[in-house]
Parts: sequence; structure tokens; C-alpha cells
Amino acid sequence: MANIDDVAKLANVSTATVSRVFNNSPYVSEKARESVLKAAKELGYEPSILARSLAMKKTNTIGLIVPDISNPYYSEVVRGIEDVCNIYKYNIILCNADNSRDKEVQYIDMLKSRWVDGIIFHSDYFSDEIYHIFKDRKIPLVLAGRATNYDIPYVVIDNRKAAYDATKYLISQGHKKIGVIHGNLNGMKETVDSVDRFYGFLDAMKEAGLKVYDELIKESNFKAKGGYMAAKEMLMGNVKPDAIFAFSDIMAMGAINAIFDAGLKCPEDISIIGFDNLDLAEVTRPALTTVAQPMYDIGAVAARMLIKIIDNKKISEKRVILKHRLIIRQSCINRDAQKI
Amino acid sequence: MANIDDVAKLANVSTATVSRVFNNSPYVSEKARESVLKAAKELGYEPSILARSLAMKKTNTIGLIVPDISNPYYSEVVRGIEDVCNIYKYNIILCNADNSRDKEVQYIDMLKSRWVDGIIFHSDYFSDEIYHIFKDRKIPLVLAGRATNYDIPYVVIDNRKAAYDATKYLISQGHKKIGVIHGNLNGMKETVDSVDRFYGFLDAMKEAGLKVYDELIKESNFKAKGGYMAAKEMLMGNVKPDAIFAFSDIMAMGAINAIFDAGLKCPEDISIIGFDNLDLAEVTRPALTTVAQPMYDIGAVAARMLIKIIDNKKISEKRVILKHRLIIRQSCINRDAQKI
DNA sequence: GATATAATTGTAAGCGGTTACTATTTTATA
DNA sequence: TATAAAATAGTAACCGCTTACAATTATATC
Repeated sequence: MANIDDVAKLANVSTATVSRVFNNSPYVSEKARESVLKAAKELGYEPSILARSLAMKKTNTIGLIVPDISNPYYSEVVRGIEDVCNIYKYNIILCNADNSRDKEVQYIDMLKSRWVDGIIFHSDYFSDEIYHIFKDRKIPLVLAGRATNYDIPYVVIDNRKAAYDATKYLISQGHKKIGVIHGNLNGMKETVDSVDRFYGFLDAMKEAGLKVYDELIKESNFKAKGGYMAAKEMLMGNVKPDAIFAFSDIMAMGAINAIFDAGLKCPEDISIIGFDNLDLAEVTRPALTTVAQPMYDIGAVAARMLIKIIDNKKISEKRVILKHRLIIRQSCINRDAQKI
Repeated sequence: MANIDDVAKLANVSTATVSRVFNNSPYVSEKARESVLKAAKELGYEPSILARSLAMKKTNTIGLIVPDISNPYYSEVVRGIEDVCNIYKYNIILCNADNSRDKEVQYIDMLKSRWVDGIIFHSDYFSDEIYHIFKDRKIPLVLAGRATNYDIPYVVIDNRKAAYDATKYLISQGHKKIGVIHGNLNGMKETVDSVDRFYGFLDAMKEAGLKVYDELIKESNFKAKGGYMAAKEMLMGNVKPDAIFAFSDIMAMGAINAIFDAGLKCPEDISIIGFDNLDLAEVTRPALTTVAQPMYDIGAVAARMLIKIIDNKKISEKRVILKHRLIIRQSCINRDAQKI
């Protein structure tokens, strides 16, 4: 593989000139430029980004830590990130940390020793511990999908408001006994999606003066089977829900199947509302009413922010809250209309 | 950020010794090792993978070119790759090329100038052109999901046999007028999934002496809406299918909806079989009968192969064909039994 | 034509590691 | 104790690039 010296020699110039040509420096004569380009072509020379990174202490690489790329939510976020990075000539190193603290720390250290210019971190938890690990390492950081009180930029949606909107919609459709399938609430302490969403749910219920039944609040794992099991339990209980709010589309799908399998109909007997608006939400029957998250944009905006920070450009707002949207399809029915 | 010189100075040894300590070289005295480790800790030193890569001409990085990570098939493949890479201390640079030749070439060149140790390439097409581009660049390469006659390792499933099995299953259930929703056949020239699968379909039909109706062969785009449209067209034609074989689960889902929307039932009126076995296949109703591809393993095996090649280890077989599996759920009915 | 100024180009010192080779110290052996 | 062999440590070149600084050449000005 030809290197810069080979090109310099063949073009009869110094390596500095070769470097200048490949960095579009203005101070190169047309003659020199041409002979360098010619020599480079002849040798099949391409500058080594690696060597350049070392010399410039800038890798044009960003690290990406997500729980699991095979989860459609994250793969959409990652796609948004990669598209933006591609535009700005950055590349991404993908890390699946499975929400494991150990793996996260391990990946952070690896990324640091690879001199990534910055990291986009997306995890269920952003704890004090992780905060300090990042702080110690002094790596530019943007949080995706997770807010924090620390002085770290993030891009999220307003999960509480989103859940409030979803719940309010159910209530507006005449539902009263509303069940919830949530994720880990972790003692309601940390700022995780499920906690915010659960508060949003409670807000709406309280506002409407509706009773929240403990039997209708089920914890699950954001997987289809989990949603299925949670709904099944709920249906076997004493209090029958007339609607269920699942904190993810996947769990909602599971819940719908549980309803079918119990010999009931969705939405006629029980309405279901999901969260995320994955592609599959409009593909299944009944098409899923859900709260849309702008997943692609969460990634895209986070990437833009990080790149701006890396380039020392001002970012207008460190805390970006993107809009969610209620997508009404067929999995919720109007109970009031039904009665008439 | 402390570097190797700082550590050497503080520990009162040479940089060579520091390097040896961090590379677990046997020829370092216990005393020297300790003082180096102590100094390193004091300075918060971590060797720079970047500098090491330059010196050793080995980056422990592999490039990953896929069409689109937000497609669940690919995100599963990528997860398999990353897991294996993680085990062997490799990291991956993720590239979404959208099956665009330009983007692919661009990414290949970028990866090369980043000195990746190898590339896993997954694209709908592996043409002569791309083959020569890789060959010119002399980068270790493994193809995922795509076979080739060139001397390049790959890991695939037997698409033709898989489609044959699926079709044969439909036939065994008494279906006679079988429709197909396929992807781009590209003049039946290149070895793309759809072509192989289509041949498999024809094999089975021929073997059973069944007529293949042109009106029941529809091209689509591997998307839900595409599957929907294709099925809709098919249902409006003169020949009514009693079963449809969609070359992806996503298209199958679309087709099922088209059936519903036409006032028909699946599987009672029309059976549907898909391809892939995405998670969602078992979540929807009717649960989808489909041909399972070992997506995670395609990725995992490809990664293992590539790493072996990079490490100059013998690989037992350059052409790996993983097993597919027919997953029977509820979207196909037995027509013969039905008639009785 | 002399001189100031601007445009080009080259030299060489990093960036932070690895490692061949050499030098030194220890330990084993006779 | 002398000597050979083994273990340990250091020196410095190298990986391929960027860039401050110095040097050279071209162009403009008087």
C-alpha cells in the first residue's frame, strides 16, 4: 500500500505538499497539485485516516452505545444517527450494551482508547455512576432518549405528557377501567421511561377522577411474550379492564393476542393503545392506535448536537424535547358510542 | 491525557518496558511491572488503540456494510456480528448503503482508508463490479446472505430449497392456485434472493404438476405496503389464489391485510406463508407460517469466519449454508381437510 | 533593477505506540 | 571463579500523516 512518502517521491515534491493537496490547502501551485494527483492515482494512494487521526487527534468517529440494535426502536434511532453522521463525514462504532452497567463501562473505555470524538449514549438508566464515568473520561456526550438533571445535552420526548395524552384519549373514548403494562419502575426512583409514562398515566386518571386499580397495573419486559403474559394475568383477575395501555407497541401486540386467546375481541371488548409507532403498528390487525415517537429524529438530532459540540459550535438548546403524536388507528373503540 | 512516555518517566523505565507490560510480554520483571502499573494508574493511563493500530497495522476493527439497519432482518444479523466481534475484541463500524452501488463503493473506500481488518458485506447484489472493487482493495471479505461463484467466503441459507420447502408445504395442504409476491428479479440474472426463491417455487410447482399462473406472480419491494398492494392486485384479477407465498414476513403481513380488506379471511379463504421468521411473525394474528432464516447466526458465523481469516487461521469451509426451517403457525389451512 | 510582499515549498518534529536489535544484569554450569 | 546462557531493559527506528517554521521563488511596487 502506497503511503505519502511514495507519492511525494514520485511527484517530486515534499510530503507536506502531498498532504496539502489532499487537504485542499490553498497554498499549492496548480502544477504541484496536478503532479501529486497524478502520482497518487498511479500508485493507488489513499491517505490513511488512521494516521491522520493520530496526527490531528481527531478521528471523525463517534461511539454509539445502545442496549440492543435488534430492537426495532433502537435500529431506527441508529439509522437516524448514521445518516446524519454520514453527511458530516463521521463514522460510527456500534456497541450493544444490553443495559448492563459492566458492558457499558467496558465499551466507554474502549471507545475512549479509540479516541472517538464523542459518544451517543442510549440506555435505560443514566445513573450518577455512569455520569461520573463519562465525566472522568472527558468525552463529549449526548444522551438519546433519556433526560438528566446533569449538565449534559439530551434529546428526548416528553414521556409523561405522551402517556398523559394517551390515557386522556382512552378516557375521552369512554374507558374507565384502564390497565397498564409497564416496564421496570425501579422503585420509581430513576428517570426511566416507564416511570415517566406511569406518572403521565396517573396524571390523566387523577384529572378525570378515575380509580386506578392495582390489579390492572402489570410489570413486563418490553417484549411481545411479556405483554402477552401481563395481559393474560390481567384478564384472569377480578377487575376486568375495558382498555389497556401498553408502554410499547410490541407489548401491545402481545396483549392483543392475549385478548384474542381469552376469547375476547379487540377493540370491541378491550381497547389497546401502544407506544412507539413501529412500522408493524399499522401492519397488524387491528391496526394499533399508539403514541408515535420520532425515533429516527431522536437519533438524527442527537447526532447533529454531538457533532456541533465536537466542532465547538454553539448549540441553541442543550435539552431537546421532540414532539410525540397520537396515532389513532383501530385498536381503540368509543365505549360511549358503543352503548348507544 | 497521559501517554506512554509519561508513564515510562514516572515509573523510571523505558517506553519499551511500559509497552511490554501492557502487552503481557513475559520478559518483564515483577518489579518493573508493578511500578509501571502503579504509574499508569496514578496518571490514569490507557494505551491508545489508535497509535497501536498504526504501529501494528492492525485495527481490530471490522467494517459492516448492510442496506439498512432499520430493517429487522439486518438488525438481527448485525446483532449476531457484534456479539461475536465483542468476544474476540473486535469493534464494528456500521454502514447503511441502501443497496446503492455508489454508497457501497464510498463506504468500502472509507473503510479501507481506516485500515479495517476486514469487511462483512451484505447487499442485495454482489456484482462483478463490486467483486473487483474488493479485489483491488485487497481487504479480507466475507459475504453475508449472498452466495457467489467467486472465491469469496460466504454464509447463506439455501434460498431455493427454502422456497421449495415452503411451496411444497402449501401444496401438501391442498393448495393449487398459488400466488407469489417476490422482490426484484433483475431479469433472473443475478443471484439475488428473490430469483433463487422463485426458482425454488417453480421447482415445487413443476414437481407437483401444478400450473403457475402469471397473474398470480407479483413483484413488490419487501415492504408491508408493497405486499399489501401486490396482494390487492392479485385479488382483483381473474384467477383467485388459494394461497400466497410472500418472500418476506413483512410483505406477508401486508398481504394478510389486503385479504382482510377484501372481505376475505386468512387462512380460511387464502393461506399465506412468509419468509424470515421475524419476531413479529408469532405476534400477529393469524400467527404467520413462515420459513425461518437464522439471521443472528448468519451474522455470527460470518463474523467468526472473517476473524479467522484475519488471524490467518484455516477455515474449514468457505461456503457455509445454514439451515432454514419451516415454522408452521396459523396462516395456512389444510384445504383438503376443509373440504371434507 | 532593487526591494517589499505574497505565494509556494520543504524540513523536521511531533502524534503514541511497537519492536528489532543491542546492552546489561542474573542465574546456571563447569 | 570464570564463562555461558537466560532474563531483563533500553535505544531508536518506524507506522503514515500534519503542521509550525524556515526557506525559496514569484510577483508587485517604486
